[in-house]
Amino acid sequence: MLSNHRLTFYPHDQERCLDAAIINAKKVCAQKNTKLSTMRESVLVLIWQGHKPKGAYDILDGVAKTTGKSIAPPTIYRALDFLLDMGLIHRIASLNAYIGCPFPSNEHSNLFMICEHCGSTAEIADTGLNNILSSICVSADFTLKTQYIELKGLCPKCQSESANSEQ
Amino acid sequence: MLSNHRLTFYPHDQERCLDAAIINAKKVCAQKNTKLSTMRESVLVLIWQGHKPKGAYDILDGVAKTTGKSIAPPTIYRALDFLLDMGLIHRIASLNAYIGCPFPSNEHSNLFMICEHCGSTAEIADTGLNNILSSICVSADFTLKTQYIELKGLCPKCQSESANSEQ
DNA sequence: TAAAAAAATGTTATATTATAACGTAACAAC
DNA sequence: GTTGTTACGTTATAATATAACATTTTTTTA
Repeated sequence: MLSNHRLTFYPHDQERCLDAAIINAKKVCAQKNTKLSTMRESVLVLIWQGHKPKGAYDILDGVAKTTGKSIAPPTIYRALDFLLDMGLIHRIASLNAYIGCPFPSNEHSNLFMICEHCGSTAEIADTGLNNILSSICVSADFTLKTQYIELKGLCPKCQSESANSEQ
Repeated sequence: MLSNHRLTFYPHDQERCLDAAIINAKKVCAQKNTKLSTMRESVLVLIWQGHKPKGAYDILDGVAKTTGKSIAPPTIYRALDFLLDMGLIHRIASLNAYIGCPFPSNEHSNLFMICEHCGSTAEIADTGLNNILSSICVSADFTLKTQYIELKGLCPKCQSESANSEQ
């Protein structure tokens, strides 16, 4: 089971995640013979600031702030589309938001655990889960192409906080 | 495993699904001491025309047409919210669309198989799947509240069609 | 049954998310 | 150095959703 839930749900050096993501992104782009342009990198950096999904317009504001330029939505959506194509980010449909993929270039299951309280979101890749989903699809004669699995609930930190506040 | 994939993916009397859904809806509302008003019923009827998720504005147009009145978005969204609260419909986040629940009043897993080609969408409730999701959440110390599982692919009919067209 | 309270719907305006269409700049290949 | 390709800029607008407040309908209760 591949998962980044420890990094996501517990304190750690965020800078390292970001650096690793950028290095990885460059590697992936090189492999696929595409380029991580300045704009695309800016968007990816913004997405990797924290382990919470970011909306397109939040990303827009962030990039506009750091670059000092005024940017229009298509610029951001184009960068997002590129990063999605490269498998470097995912779209969280239930939030209309985007998050960095902690293990790009792996076949995985796109399962997200989203904390309703703080927004922290971890990704899990689990072969057992994929197997059961496959067998469900086989029994319904459904050819599976892509899957979106979004679990909402409380992360460890917010669980204990809400437990405390209920006392 | 509870599923409506046979009804969804194969020809059948659509009228019966609709009638059953309305009867069921009235029962659910009675149980919960709420009312299926005319507007709410109109929206539910429209959602049950076919086994494909419908967008809010498609529903709006449909209801406006059948009632002859001009209707504003909040009216539709309020009806949708009510039906969601009652568990009579689901929202498909990846499509921004709404679909009737074939087995309301059952605890179930909100798994949808969505045909990318024709839009037909079946719902599955599978305890094996729920168990594995639960255990994934337990091992990450994540308290699961709600889950959205949307599988995209090809239904039996569209598979055979695309197989034919590839010849 | 009339008045009060609650629930549902109507109405206007606007927020949020996303894309179409077309123009320009940067860069690589020949 | 022209051509073609790729990325980005710009303007306008489409698609989805909600806030805020007014009105109507229904229910409750005096």
